[in-house]
Amino acid sequence: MARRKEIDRDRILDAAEAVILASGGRQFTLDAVAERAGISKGGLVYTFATKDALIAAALEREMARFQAAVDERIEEDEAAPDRRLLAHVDEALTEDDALTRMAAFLMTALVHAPDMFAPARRFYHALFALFDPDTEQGRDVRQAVLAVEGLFLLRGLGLVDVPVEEWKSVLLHARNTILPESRPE
Amino acid sequence: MARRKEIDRDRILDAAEAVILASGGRQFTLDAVAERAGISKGGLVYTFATKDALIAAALEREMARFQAAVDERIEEDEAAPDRRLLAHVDEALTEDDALTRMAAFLMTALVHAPDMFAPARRFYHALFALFDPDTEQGRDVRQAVLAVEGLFLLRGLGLVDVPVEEWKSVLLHARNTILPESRPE
DNA sequence: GTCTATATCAAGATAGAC
DNA sequence: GTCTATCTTGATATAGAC
Repeated sequence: MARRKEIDRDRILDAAEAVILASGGRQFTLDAVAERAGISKGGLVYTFATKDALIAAALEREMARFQAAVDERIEEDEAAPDRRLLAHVDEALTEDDALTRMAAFLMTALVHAPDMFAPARRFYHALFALFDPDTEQGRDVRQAVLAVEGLFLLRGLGLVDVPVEEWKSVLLHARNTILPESRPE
Repeated sequence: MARRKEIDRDRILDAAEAVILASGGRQFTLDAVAERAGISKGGLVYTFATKDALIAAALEREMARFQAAVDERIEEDEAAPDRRLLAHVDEALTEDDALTRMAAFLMTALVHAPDMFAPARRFYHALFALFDPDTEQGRDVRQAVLAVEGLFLLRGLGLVDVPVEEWKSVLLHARNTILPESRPE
């Protein structure tokens, strides 16, 4: 039945994730993933026809995790745009390494499969739908969101080296732009 | 003498640039650059020992061009930080394709030589030195700068598809944060 | 139906001829 | 200083074992 297949997919994605997180994506090869998963390269390719497909699936799973974490911060029926944006920023503010993880996945996709960005594009499309650039308030929020993503990408690409304190200061500043006077939960 | 070598370097960098701009960096191979430069792969490798070194040199030259364009916007002895930031944003606002070009170079470096980011790191280090994150005004400016870079990177990576009008709206909004009431030249 | 083993091909690096 | 030939790695295609 189809069960078996799913289990293998997850096992392979776990291996892919381990390789990505271990090297920041620089040593992401099919050989490395197959070895980590305990199967041959051919067996890997049987499940994921191409490296691109493997990377897209790994990125998709990681972004779904982030979205799930954001959703958990939002009470049912209270999915107003600003609440969702706050939840996004708050998730980025967590102590755990959600964003560092995500950056490693994004960079891997970029380096090894530059055309496999569909999951990330959907993610940003949804994020950008949460404010209205035709109002002054909406433009302020857009600037705050772009600043958060800008810092995320600059750090992920290794282009800036920002201490954690400053990183948080940017997120809190954005938070205050999105919903003044509010406090992180 | 050393003259000859420099001429060859420039001819090769011109070829590299042509390949980068033609494909957005996806087809950036030593074979393609050598063919475009009219030399063999071996001859190319003699001048730039590794692909990484070639990419670093190409990125370096392009970023130096951008900096020179920014510098031209600043009158002598008027190099205050906010003037420099305005010049940076204004250069990004130009009709010509300075930022699209730069994005192609950055993406090529990222995809083909993820460790060859030194020129870009210096660039951002200088940019981030232009505001003081310990003041409220400085934090506002930092947010504006990060938003500009965030949009630049999101576009460059192909993660968002922003119409030109909105692109300019973000830059003008940032401009107003950096120096309220000022108008682009 | 799932995997192994092998073949092929592209691309970066290296050695050595000229 | 430049080129040819060769080596190596890694992605992908194919044949066939179980």
